[in-house]
Amino acid sequence: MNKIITKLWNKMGLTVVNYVKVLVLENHLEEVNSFFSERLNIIIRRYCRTLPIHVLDTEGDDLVSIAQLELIESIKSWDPIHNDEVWPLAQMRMLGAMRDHIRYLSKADPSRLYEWVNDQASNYIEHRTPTDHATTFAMQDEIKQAMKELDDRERFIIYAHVKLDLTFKVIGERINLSESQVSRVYKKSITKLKKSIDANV
DNA sequence: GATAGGTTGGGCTTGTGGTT
DNA sequence: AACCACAAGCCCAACCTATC
Repeated sequence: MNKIITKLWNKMGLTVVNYVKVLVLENHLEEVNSFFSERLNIIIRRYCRTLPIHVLDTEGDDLVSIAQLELIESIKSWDPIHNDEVWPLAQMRMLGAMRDHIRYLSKADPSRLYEWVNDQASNYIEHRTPTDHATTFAMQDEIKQAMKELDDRERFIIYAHVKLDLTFKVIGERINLSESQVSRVYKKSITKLKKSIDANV
């Protein structure tokens, strides 16, 4: 009897486990994030210590999102039958992803370099005009406050699309939604943000 | 009935290869 | 180099279904 169960498990085990992983990620993403959040923050902080402050200023938030995304991807690709812990794999992948991002920004993509030059130019102009600088800070604060009114999924979609430049299709694949649904959630979230900002003006 | 989500198809943009 | 045609990808709206 035991032999049959073992044989069956060897054949079906990974499929069952993967199914459970998908269920957990679909229904308990917040709990998963909060379970790993402390260790995740330690990894991010440790990596951020190796970066110059001006890079942290512009890319700090991106690195957090990238690490979170990579954690989810690690859980998806983790084989719990042969590895007890997902964390060593996740840790390795998160560090790799953050390094890749910085490497990508620094030399890989000319278009991002162009964006970066533009951003720096804007920063410079803002720096030279104190009133605009204050307005920018106020606006950033308003957006941050408004973002707090969105749920985790909405925040993630906006962040992934606007800041990380991911397409709705890619975002959908990562959170198990269709491209269209991501588009709808994105649009709805933007409307919510606008309303929230308008209400506070 | 309201809401969330999937499918499908159309409009638009961008990339690519061929032709002049 | 400039132009054109086509393909592919992206986003969105309309419609439909499932769930509460």
